[in-house]
Amino acid sequence: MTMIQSGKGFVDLFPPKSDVFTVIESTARDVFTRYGCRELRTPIIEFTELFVRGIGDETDVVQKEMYSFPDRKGRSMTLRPEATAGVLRACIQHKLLRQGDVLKFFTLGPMFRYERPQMGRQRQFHQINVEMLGASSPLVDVDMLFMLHRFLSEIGLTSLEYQLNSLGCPACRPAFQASLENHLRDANPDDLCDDCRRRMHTNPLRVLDCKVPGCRAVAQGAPVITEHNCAPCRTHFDAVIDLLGRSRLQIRLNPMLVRGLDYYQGTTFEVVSTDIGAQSSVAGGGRYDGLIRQLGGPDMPGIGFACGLERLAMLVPEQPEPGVDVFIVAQEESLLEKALEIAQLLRSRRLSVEFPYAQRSMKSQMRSANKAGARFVLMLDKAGQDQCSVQLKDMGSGEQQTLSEGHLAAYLEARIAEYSRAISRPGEQ
RNA sequence: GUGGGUGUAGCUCAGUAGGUAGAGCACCUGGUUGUGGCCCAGGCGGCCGCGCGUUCAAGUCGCGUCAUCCACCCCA
Repeated sequence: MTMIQSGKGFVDLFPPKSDVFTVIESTARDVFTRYGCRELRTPIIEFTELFVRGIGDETDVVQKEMYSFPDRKGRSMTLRPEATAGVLRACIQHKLLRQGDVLKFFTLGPMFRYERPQMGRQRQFHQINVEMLGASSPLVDVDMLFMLHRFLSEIGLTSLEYQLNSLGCPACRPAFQASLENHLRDANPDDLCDDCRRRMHTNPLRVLDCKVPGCRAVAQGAPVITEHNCAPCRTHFDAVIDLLGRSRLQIRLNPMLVRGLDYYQGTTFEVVSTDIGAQSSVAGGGRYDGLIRQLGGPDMPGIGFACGLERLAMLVPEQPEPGVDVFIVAQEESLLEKALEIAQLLRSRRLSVEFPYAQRSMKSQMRSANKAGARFVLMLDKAGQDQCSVQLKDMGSGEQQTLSEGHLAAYLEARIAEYSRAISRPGEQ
């Protein structure tokens, strides 16, 4: 039989890396809940039309990266390439959006994009998304950035760069786009690289952050988006900058910051790392004030962001192996049933317990105990017919004592509680 | 979609001018420790990615193919 392996860009996650994901996810739940966000879960398959309308039919994501297929009735379905469209669809469908209310949700799960894999990029990847709907105040923008910063800090990521920009709104962006395109048209085409000669038509903003020297020179004299913003956009953005300026959060203004999805307007931001390869962005988001209406909902503002779990996980150190509280070893086969019984008793008292499922030599069992990271080993031995003696060994000190079966659970609970306190004390903040 | 790198034991990698494969770690067993860790001895484990070709002979050379990685593009 030939072996079947996973598809390109679909990766298996197992310990210890899977533990890193668990830590990131539970930290996210904890932090986001403190900011009033509730968890939402939406389907990973939606009608293709949702993404075409939401993300924009001109975007690369929609044009060439979606996993789309007809279902049995011939309707085009798509594995979600991002989360926002689905979350908004759900809120609209269930009439959760009412004037005056602010809704704050987070959601987490797999996304799918058909791309060539590389470092920090897979075809199935995982995101944590946050959406705050119904409030247009700069206070929301800033609170969301604070929340993102707190989350990233609490998973231990302190040397990330936070970038901020304002993309303008439907009132002012077209004029800026036009003047940028003029600037690029006026430049000598020979100064631009091949990619940029194409980009100046497809996505002119991208020319601004091209690394080729000639393009950078052209970009130098290009119009700056934040200088072309209309008065309301400018007022909003200034307020965001002002509020951030009074906080400890360091943010770099980056007028070249562009987002790949059409729905972004106004405040946009991105968090980047220099340590994870070319795909350096670990989180990104911004305002999408027209999107809810565009998806058939009320005219309400919204803002959100997404974090790439795989990219975060590259930066988070692996967790120490958990280690089992108690490992039970048995001198002879007849005692294995006793081990099962004691294990159940101890586990009901919230201790983690393992024992070998087959009779092996004492040496072998002890090796297993050591490998399992056991803090204590219980050694069962025959003591007359129907009698069993229990010895408890502390694997740290090597000390050993005889215990009566009746006192086992209470005694171990106390010892392990004491043990955990000693371990957690140095880490307390 | 485009470019480049890499594919030898579970993992990390050696493999000399082509002569039918090796290390370290891991794993298993045993010795020494009261009964684990350290140490010692032994053992398990490889169609050298796959196919075709050159050759008396290919892990080693050529072609093709598949997989994987990195980068471009784009994005979290």
